[in-house]
Amino acid sequence: MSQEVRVRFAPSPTGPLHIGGVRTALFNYLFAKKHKGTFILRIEDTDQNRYVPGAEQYIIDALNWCGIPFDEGIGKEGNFGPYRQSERKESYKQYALELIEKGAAYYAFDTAQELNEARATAESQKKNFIYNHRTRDQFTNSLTLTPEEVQQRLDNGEDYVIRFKPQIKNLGLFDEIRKGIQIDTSLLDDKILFKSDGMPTYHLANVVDDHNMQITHVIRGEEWLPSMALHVLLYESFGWQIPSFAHLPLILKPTGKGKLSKRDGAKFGFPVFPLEWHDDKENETFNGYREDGYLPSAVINMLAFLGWNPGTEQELFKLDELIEQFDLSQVNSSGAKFDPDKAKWFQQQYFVEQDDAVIGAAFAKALQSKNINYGSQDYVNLVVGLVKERAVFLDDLFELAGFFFEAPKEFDEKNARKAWKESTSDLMNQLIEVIEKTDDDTASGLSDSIKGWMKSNELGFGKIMMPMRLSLVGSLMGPDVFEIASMIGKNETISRLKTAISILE
RNA sequence: GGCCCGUUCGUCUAUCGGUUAGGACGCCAGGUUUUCAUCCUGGAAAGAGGGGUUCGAUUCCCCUACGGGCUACCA
Repeated sequence: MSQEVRVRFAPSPTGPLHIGGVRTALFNYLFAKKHKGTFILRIEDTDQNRYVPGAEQYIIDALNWCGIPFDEGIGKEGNFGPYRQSERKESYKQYALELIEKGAAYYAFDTAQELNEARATAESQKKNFIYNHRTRDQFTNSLTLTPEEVQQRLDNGEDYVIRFKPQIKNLGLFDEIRKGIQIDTSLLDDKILFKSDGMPTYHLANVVDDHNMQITHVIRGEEWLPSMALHVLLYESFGWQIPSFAHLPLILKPTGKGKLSKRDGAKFGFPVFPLEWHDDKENETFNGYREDGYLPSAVINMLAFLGWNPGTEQELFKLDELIEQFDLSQVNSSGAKFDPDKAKWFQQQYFVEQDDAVIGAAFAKALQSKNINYGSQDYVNLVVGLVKERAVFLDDLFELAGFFFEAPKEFDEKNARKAWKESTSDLMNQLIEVIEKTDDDTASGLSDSIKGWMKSNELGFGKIMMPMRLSLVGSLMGPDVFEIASMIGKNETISRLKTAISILE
């Protein structure tokens, strides 16, 4: 029986989504599209204390910017809504009660303080605190109380939680990426399924919603692997069909240890978030890939290769190629350290690949915002064509091509010493004459004319081209110097030569 | 501490028992070029350690070491 593939990305709105989360979303998206399935966004906001305003919108914006929009979720209601767990609140309790009925769960009345004390006591004796079959008879719950006492406490409106009572056995788990895993469930603790505030915990809500939303494949981060046994046991207790599970390897810090965290961006100089995020509470701003000038296609390609590869030597993949090639069996199981250099390389590949006119339009806008007169759009596009191979980001163009729009204001001293010798000013004056007499002001026209003059006077390239470049550009860099001269025009070329002579003489 | 997962060049990784262990980023050296960059060519660089299984292990199994994750009325 083949059923429609339905996968979900289920973040909690506790802050901006970081790239690990984006990667999880991406893999879900790729898997869904590959199998012509549905990609669902579900907001797991069962912890009211950690709710952060704006986080939910951020998540949606981030997925959209990356080009991996969800098919079903908030604002795209399908047949399985609502898609915020807080709005499904009413439905969870009955499931918890169903489990109690089945003997797979029980009420517990222990206060947070009592549990903390028990935990502290255990720690002081160097023992592990665990609330499970070994210890649950020491606590206040419906397994130690009489039914009447339990009912009375309930009637009195006392706070309670509902805990899971795992069946003790050797549980065989199957993860699509890690394959078989054996778990002794007697080691599990009696996880809280339903909190005293009337909300379910992640574990209950997650399983109930995945079932009700007919999720076929649970693709999530490795940090959830330890919970898999609990979740499978929950499915079994409900008598529900168990989805396939795939736990993705973690994205680790570039150096040192641990998983990537939000402050690593500032520390290592790269964005950890897709979009810029301002934390109002800490009054702290975190960089985003978008604002730093990365292209979505580059970010997506880079993230796809963090944990996945096609098994071939191809590294550049457009989204539709990723969809076609993606396979969970090619996802590897070990954590991947994030490499900022590689991220930049992907960006460069995609940046340069863009049409001159596309970059040109963006660059013209950027020039405008800096009040730099750029002439015409055609001119900007030509400039872009000349320099884009040197750029990684749009902003690089200012430094790479600024001299096409404004005359150099100063000359680098070191370069000036290198390029400007005693006879140079005299030669540059001669050069001006040659340019003035040249009718054909295309790059090749200027080139022919100037090179002809150089040849007949036996003047070396370095003697003329270097100071000419310095005069026009301000430093010893940039594309073909005749192209530059042609672009800025004869008059401007001559004017810049004169300026350089007067300053460097 | 307990439980779980992992371990191939510095980094991301290929290899699904037999390879000179391949590619990419980065690095280094050449080349192209009027400069810088791009680009091209080349180079250094890896199977954590120890036991098995096997004619043969990077590949399968076990142990150790190391790394990581989880261990909340957080997700």
